[in-house]
Amino acid sequence: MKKQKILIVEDEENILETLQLNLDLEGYALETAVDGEEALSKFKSFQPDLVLLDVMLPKKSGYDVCREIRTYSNVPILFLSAKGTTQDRIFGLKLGANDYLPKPFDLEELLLRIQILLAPLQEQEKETSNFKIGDFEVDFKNFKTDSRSGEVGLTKKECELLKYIVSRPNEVISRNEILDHVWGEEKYPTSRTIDNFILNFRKYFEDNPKQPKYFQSIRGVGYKFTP
Amino acid sequence: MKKQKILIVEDEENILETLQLNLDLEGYALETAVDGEEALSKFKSFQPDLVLLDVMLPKKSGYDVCREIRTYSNVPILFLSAKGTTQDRIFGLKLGANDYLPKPFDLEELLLRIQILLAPLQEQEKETSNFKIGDFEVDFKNFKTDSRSGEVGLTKKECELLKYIVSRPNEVISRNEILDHVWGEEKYPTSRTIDNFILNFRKYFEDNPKQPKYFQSIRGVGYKFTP
DNA sequence: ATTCGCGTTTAAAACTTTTAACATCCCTAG
DNA sequence: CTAGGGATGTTAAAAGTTTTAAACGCGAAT
Repeated sequence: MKKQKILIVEDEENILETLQLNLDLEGYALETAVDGEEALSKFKSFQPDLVLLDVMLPKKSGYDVCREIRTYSNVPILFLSAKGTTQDRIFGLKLGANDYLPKPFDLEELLLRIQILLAPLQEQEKETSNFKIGDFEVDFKNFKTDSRSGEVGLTKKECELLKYIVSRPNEVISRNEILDHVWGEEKYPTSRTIDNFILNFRKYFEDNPKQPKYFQSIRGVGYKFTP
Repeated sequence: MKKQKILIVEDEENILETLQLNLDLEGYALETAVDGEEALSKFKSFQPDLVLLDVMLPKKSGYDVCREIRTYSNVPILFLSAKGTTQDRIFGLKLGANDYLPKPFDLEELLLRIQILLAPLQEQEKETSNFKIGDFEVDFKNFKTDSRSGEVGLTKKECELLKYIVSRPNEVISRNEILDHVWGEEKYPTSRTIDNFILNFRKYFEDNPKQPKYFQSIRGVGYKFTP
């Protein structure tokens, strides 16, 4: 998993240093800005995953920065501000910020809230990351996969069958189950058809197709995928 | 878009009523629970999109409820509590809550924070919801679409081309652009090939294929998709 | 030993994609 | 206003892929 990038926008030197120190310790990649204009330019070049944003800043207020970022990005924004009244918070949240922490803030709480804001991103990364069989990366969306003989294209049925099989790892799946799920209830090819596809998968992925590790056959029942 | 479901867990009657009234006004679907055990059973039956959770509850504390929910769900949880110290907040957030608002809370701020927590969900729904052309729903993932003659299967290329074209609505796209994007730089069929696919799309989707509304051809240039 | 099920190869069947050919429409030049 | 050329619509068939079936051999189970 990549380091998550945080842009810290804060003009008070002490606070900035504390934040830098602690967020670095947490393993985030950091960039800093000390005024509103720098914040926007750093935002564009750094493309952070989260912005910690002070409200009172030289040149351009945090509110303005937030408004502008929101015109082109949904990146999580967390306001840090000495202006801590309910009205201030509401104002900030209405601008599209995701959270608003009054100063002085508790460092532990800040770290937690940062984690919370970054969590959906991490999940997403997990979901969109491609599936791996051994060392081979399968790209279902684009119908291709790495294989022992380099990148090969996958056909529609190959994709569908492979998706179904790997969705049930370590489970023995009967041929009929496969036919039902991948081919649908109407169409019913010979169940031997499945064997042909398995044969292909073994050619793509198995070191030794004669002794399959990933695509094992269970005599009399069906197949089992072992990651 | 469906109504979003919120489970309110709160034993103080006044607060519960205020919340109910206002969240109803905002258009959320609501369920309520007045103690920890009811909260868990309602959670399972109601399957809410967000939980508003009081900390001090009869039978089972909000903390316990949160802990248990987190063992099987990532639903956003927002604590509401009279226990408002930093340590309380940190404790709640560490349990996996997404936000923590001390009582007395400002209603407007609560509504905003609820919106923020529900936002990712809404986005997701938008993404996974299928594309529509007229009244016909296109299911790119499963290679099929409704059409004037019922459900039809889409081929790989049909999907790719259709995806590309609808990704640029109201824009005139030249044949060469289409070839570059859908076929890739290497392979180059006659540009007339595209016409054949367009012909199919019109058969699928146009009321009157002779006078296309959705897939218009722009003489000398290419095609334009108008939703 | 015989039967049954799977692995494997090969080829036929089905389907998709591309090309070719002709029809039709639209613009423009005469 | 009309003829001709160029572009798109339409159909059908060719070429290319994918999917399915058939056939045979091998090894395990009964």
